[in-house]
Formats: sequence, C-alpha cells, structure tokens
Amino acid sequence: MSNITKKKCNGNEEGAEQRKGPWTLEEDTLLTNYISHNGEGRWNLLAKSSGLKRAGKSCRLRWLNYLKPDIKRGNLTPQEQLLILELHSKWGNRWSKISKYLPGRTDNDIKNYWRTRVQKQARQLNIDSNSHKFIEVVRSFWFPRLINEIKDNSYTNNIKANAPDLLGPILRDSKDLGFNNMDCSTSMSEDLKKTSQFMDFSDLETTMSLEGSRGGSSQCVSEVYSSFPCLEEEYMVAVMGSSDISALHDCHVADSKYEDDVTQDLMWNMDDIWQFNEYAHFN
DNA sequence: AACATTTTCAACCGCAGGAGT
DNA sequence: GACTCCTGCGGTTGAAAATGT
Repeated sequence: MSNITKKKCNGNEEGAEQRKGPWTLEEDTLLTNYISHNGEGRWNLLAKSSGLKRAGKSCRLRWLNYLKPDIKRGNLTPQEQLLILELHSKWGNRWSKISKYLPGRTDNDIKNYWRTRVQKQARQLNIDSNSHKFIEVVRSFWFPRLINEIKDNSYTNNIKANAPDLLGPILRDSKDLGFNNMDCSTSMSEDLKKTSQFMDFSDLETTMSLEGSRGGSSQCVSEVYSSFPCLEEEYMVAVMGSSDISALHDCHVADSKYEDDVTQDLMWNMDDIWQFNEYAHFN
C-alpha cells in the first residue's frame, strides 16, 4: 500500500501528494515545532504552512492523540477503568465526553480500551456490551474488583514504603475480601457503601488524612477519586450521585501512585467468567 | 526456532454540525 | 436558504507486537 495519495481539491486533482500511514520522527518534530510557535487549531492552514505533506485532519489527530505534552501513556489505572465503566453506563459510546473526565487520556485510548478489553469480556460472557444486563454484571462484579485493586494498591504502596517485610502476609489477607454476592440492583454509591463494609480501612489511616468523622463509604469513594483533583462537581454527581459529594469536599487523601504495573492483570480469569455466567443466567 | 494466532493501538474514513459567505 | 469549508466525533482497519503451539 502506498503511503502517498493524490490530494483532491474541489473535485480536481491538484497534484500535491499527501502522505498517509505512520508518522516519522521528522514529521513529529515539524508538527511540534510549528504548534509551539503558532499554537494549535486551523489544521488545514497548519498542514499547508508547516511543510507537512499531510491532511489537516491527520495533523490534528497526531497532535491530540500522541504529541500533545499532557498525554498520559501506559495502562489505565483501576480508577480510570472504574470511571470509564461508570461513565459509559451513563453516556454510552460518547468517547470524547468520557475522555474529558480522564485527564491525559484521549477518546481514542478509551475507545480502544472499551473495544479490546470490555467488549472482549462481554463476548466471552455472551452478553451484549451495551445491554442492561452487562451493565449490571459490571456493577456487581467488576466495580468491586477494581475498588479492591485500588485498595490493594494504595495499601501495598504504603507498606512498601514503610514496612516492606509485612507485604507477604498482608497481600494474602487482602485477597480474602469477598464481593461475589453483591446485589446488582443498587447504584454505584450503594455498591461502594457495601464494598466499604467488606473492607477494613483502618489500615489506610497512615496513608489517608481524614477530617472529622465519616462513614466508610466516603473514605472509599474519596480514595477512588482522589487521583482526579481536577474533576468538577457536575462530574462527581454524575458518577456518584449527590449523596456522597458533601463528605468528599473536605476529605483530603494522599495521592496514590501507580508507578508499578499493578494494573496489568485486572481482567477476569476463567473462574470469574464461570461465576459471571452463572450470575447472568439466574438474573 | 518457526509459524500461526491473537491483541494492541495508531491512523484512516465518513458523517454531522457549525461558521462564514 | 444554499453552498463551501473546517472541525470534531465515532466506527473501523491493518500493521506491528505479543503470545501460543
């Protein structure tokens, strides 16, 4: 396949050749330099003026999805996955809208995640990924798993920093948390409340600084969303419902970092799928 | 080691909507 | 209102990388 196409302009062959396919380092540099001097936007003009033999659309896509300085690379954190699942259940395939609530992630990233990970799971369960049933399964099984991951990560990072010798036994204990019989008819905030009943957050107190007395739900919710300080209240209400918002406002939680690749294995194993299938058939 | 299959993700395409004329 | 151009969105593709046999 040729990487060059004849550019059509107003229905006529113009003669100018336009590149397609993967971007080269030189093209990236050219685009980055141009934008640093002239700003982004007006993509067709940019394509002509910068000397790039690319369509304006292609330049825009390359910049927004790859070159822009605040683009985050690497695997999605459990928090981000949780957000995607929840927001998708509310808004469907509105990738661009969803991506606005995940700083540094593009609509393309989220779309790819959904297609390659989530839809794959739905296929394995023989459930339509856009169906109510799949949303229920996600809420009842995947959410608690992700929340558990978040808890584990925050917990183990803290232990790693402060008492590495304790890591082994603690990891074993944390695996025993049970979520498998949660009621699927509840909202996410209710799930979070139930989830918090299974969790002992007392161990997180060295990591978290909580003001005043609050229930486990607020602590849990705070921890889940503490990595997204830029989120606006509209979003928090959309995700959590209004009930947990007030407690969240004055709850300060230490940043949890996911430098280690602890998010790699969040997918379901065969036991999980078997469990989900059972669930799906009896509901 | 060689080949086949699957997964990932960057990039393309068509379409819709807004702005300008 | 009609037309053109530009931008942004969501769906799709296909090459490269990873994994399995």
